[in-house]
Amino acid sequence: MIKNNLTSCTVSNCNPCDCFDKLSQEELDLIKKNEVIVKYKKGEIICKQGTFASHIMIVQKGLVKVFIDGNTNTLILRIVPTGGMLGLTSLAENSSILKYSALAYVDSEIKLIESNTFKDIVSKNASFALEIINILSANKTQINGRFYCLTYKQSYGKLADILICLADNIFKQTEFELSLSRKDLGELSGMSTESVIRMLKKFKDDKIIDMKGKTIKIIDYPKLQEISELG
Amino acid sequence: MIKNNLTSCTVSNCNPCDCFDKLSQEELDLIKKNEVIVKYKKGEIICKQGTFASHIMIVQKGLVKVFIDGNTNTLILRIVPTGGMLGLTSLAENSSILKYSALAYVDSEIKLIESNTFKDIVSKNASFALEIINILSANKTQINGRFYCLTYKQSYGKLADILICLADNIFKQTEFELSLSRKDLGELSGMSTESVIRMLKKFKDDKIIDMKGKTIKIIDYPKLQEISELG
DNA sequence: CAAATAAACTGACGTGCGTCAGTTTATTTG
DNA sequence: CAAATAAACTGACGCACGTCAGTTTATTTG
Repeated sequence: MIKNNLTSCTVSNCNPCDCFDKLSQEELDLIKKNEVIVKYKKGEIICKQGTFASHIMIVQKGLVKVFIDGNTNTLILRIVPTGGMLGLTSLAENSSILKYSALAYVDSEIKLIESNTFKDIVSKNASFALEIINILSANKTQINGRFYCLTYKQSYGKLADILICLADNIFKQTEFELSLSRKDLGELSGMSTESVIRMLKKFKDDKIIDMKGKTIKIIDYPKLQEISELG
Repeated sequence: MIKNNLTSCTVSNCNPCDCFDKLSQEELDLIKKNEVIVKYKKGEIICKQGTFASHIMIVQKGLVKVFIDGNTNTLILRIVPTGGMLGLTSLAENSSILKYSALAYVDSEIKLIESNTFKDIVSKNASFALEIINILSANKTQINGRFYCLTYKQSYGKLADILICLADNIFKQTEFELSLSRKDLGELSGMSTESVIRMLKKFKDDKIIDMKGKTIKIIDYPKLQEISELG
């Protein structure tokens, strides 16, 4: 059987910003005229579920969480690092209302581009559109994998996934200062805060990770991968 | 708080085939030259995870399940009825290998369109591309909702979701002959076959549904919705 | 149409993990 | 910098649901 390498990781291996390479100077200028860069403080809401979707958002600097606010629970859909893009779903015809919220984990700079401008360009520049399709597809593939994992893996596997994802894709190093709370880790992996705490402790006791304050260091990366694969 | 109406439903409320309206006669002809209609018998594999993605598939007639085959478990991603489209993710650059399989629940007719042809057209016709973006976006929004539900709802809620989805979107009536096995229902909702059986029985005992052989009839639709909402 | 295979069902059992109800440690904020 | 608030942590408890090991009922198939 082919190894399928499914993980709960929230980041797709596709750089959204590459799509701008497909634009003409004219189109780039048009975007420039309809964009604005906004600074958000740590903890500030960038966009809110239920409001009108009006902008494509590009994380210039910082770290953002995208999440669904349910009646009783919260599910984090993605953690978006610098270079990431959000709001693409608002390009669709009948989706003017946001189905998710976004919040800055740390002080962040977001470039806002008017949806209408963006859409105009998409509807005229097919190779740009194809790039957007690429991004959406990569995103869909990634979410399917995560879906599988959150449904079938048990908590140790899910948490291992998240730690690996944070190290590989978000912070790009095995030691990082965690901007996410234990509650966030829970909402990322669909488990309770208390369970996250217990499992992190178990990982620490087993010398797989080390924790000091907000800093997490992965000591035994292969072991973590093994846990992720076993589920 | 705004009611968010999240369900585990697997069908997005967007008709994929509308996208062909955006094509010129020339483009339609080009597709016609590169398409073929294949009949699949009940139970036959239409495409297999791990193989090369080569076609866009459109369900002309029948019922198809799209699923991820994990090491230990199977997760059904979507149930695709007549008019549905699959294989769009293969438009993306680096995704030549299928990340899922598809299988015919009942005797089905599938129109296969060469991915390259399809992609050529997308890369030249921007308004067609925008339609594809619409489909992908709708699909993404739908999967996010389902994601939330499978993560946080408990089994009665998940099963209620599936029954409502089947009635509303797949069979379009409250009484239908179930082409899916109990195992399928489990793989749709991320629960064990035994649990599905027990819960269906509970629904029957509570006079919410009726079952005779393979036929399921929803008696108390509002109650089912209530269970779905309560989770 | 009998034998084989698969699907549907049943009961007993165990446990992973959520919930609750706290305490302790950080972090904010006037 | 003290008071307030939030985050991190701990232990006890329970149950929802998966697993296992069957039996019964459909469905295939030679």
